[in-house]
Amino acid sequence: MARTTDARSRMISSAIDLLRERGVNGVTVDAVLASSGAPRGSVYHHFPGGRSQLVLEAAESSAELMTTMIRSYADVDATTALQDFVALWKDVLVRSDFRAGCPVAALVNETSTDLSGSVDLAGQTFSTWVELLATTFADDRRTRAEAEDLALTVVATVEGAITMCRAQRSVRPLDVAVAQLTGLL
Amino acid sequence: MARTTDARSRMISSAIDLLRERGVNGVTVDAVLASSGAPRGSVYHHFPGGRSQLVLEAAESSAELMTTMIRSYADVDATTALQDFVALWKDVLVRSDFRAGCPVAALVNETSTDLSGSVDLAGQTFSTWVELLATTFADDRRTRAEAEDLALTVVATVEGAITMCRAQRSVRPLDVAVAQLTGLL
DNA sequence: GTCTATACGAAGATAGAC
DNA sequence: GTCTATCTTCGTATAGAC
Repeated sequence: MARTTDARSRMISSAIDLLRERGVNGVTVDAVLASSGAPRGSVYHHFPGGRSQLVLEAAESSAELMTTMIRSYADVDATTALQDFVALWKDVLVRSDFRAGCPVAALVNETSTDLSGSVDLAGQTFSTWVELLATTFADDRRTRAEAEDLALTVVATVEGAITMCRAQRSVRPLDVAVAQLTGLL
Repeated sequence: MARTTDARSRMISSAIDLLRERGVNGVTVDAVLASSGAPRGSVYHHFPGGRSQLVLEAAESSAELMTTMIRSYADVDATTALQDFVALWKDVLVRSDFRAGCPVAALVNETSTDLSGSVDLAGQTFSTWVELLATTFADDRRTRAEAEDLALTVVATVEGAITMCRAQRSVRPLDVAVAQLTGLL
């Protein structure tokens, strides 16, 4: 029955939104239920591990979404990939009125003992993004190692710029940063 | 009596550490008391506004600490300023075994309704840092506007790299990023 | 100024009916 | 699978003694 998995995926989707906007601690069971409309009685049916499982699955799911996007840049040139990557984040920021950020960064900034593994997940996710971007950046103008350093810098700068954009409620930091990064490509 | 303000400043100091390591929600009254050794009975004496006041004052205080450091770079050259700025953050990371990050970024990643003003504080703090760094970067080789764009990029990249360093428990992201940024100077 | 005790609310989790 | 209690824990805040 497709309906049963429906509630589950809606809960994950709501958890991702909450993770983006309010951080790990903002992903409460009540908030997920309210925002997803899922039946209260089925939370621990779908997530026997409770809130921890819900948060971790939401983080994994959102990380994979972004990973898939980055993977799709494999065949475009470096500048286009950078601009697409940034455009994606600008969309997240603007559509949420600067309330939403990166769910992976949220895992790092808010450490709690009951969510061990969340930091590792963030670390691995960043590695994956860097590897994939490096593949896109690699060409005859630079070595693989140079492409990786460049990719790491792009991820770092974009992540930091997202935080600044949220704080200042403006896309300017991201716009300025991408212009500077383009100079490095 | 210097002793009376002692408990207060110790509480602020503990709150800053907690803000760095566990985020806004990690700054609980109990944790601050445990870590500062301050007497329980005097929390609401020193902070009538309760936890919210404690968190905001801690954030302001830590932001000012970093602002003071950046201001001291006014007379050095751009490359030295960048390296000192990064060295400062590496110290925070390594000494905490990668558990601590930027308290200002923590304000942004974890939004809660009872702490309105925290996002604005973060936005203003980032602006201040960019302005000060831009003053250091400004010289005869570039305009003030160019210096500001450069400074904004430095802050963004360093902030993002800090997040990546914490996630991967390594200073490598910061090292790589600063090498790339040096190319922009 | 600082103590202990306690009220209050929020949130996670479980139990048992349907 | 989903419902409605209910239990428990935790964290903020207050009260009143010292």
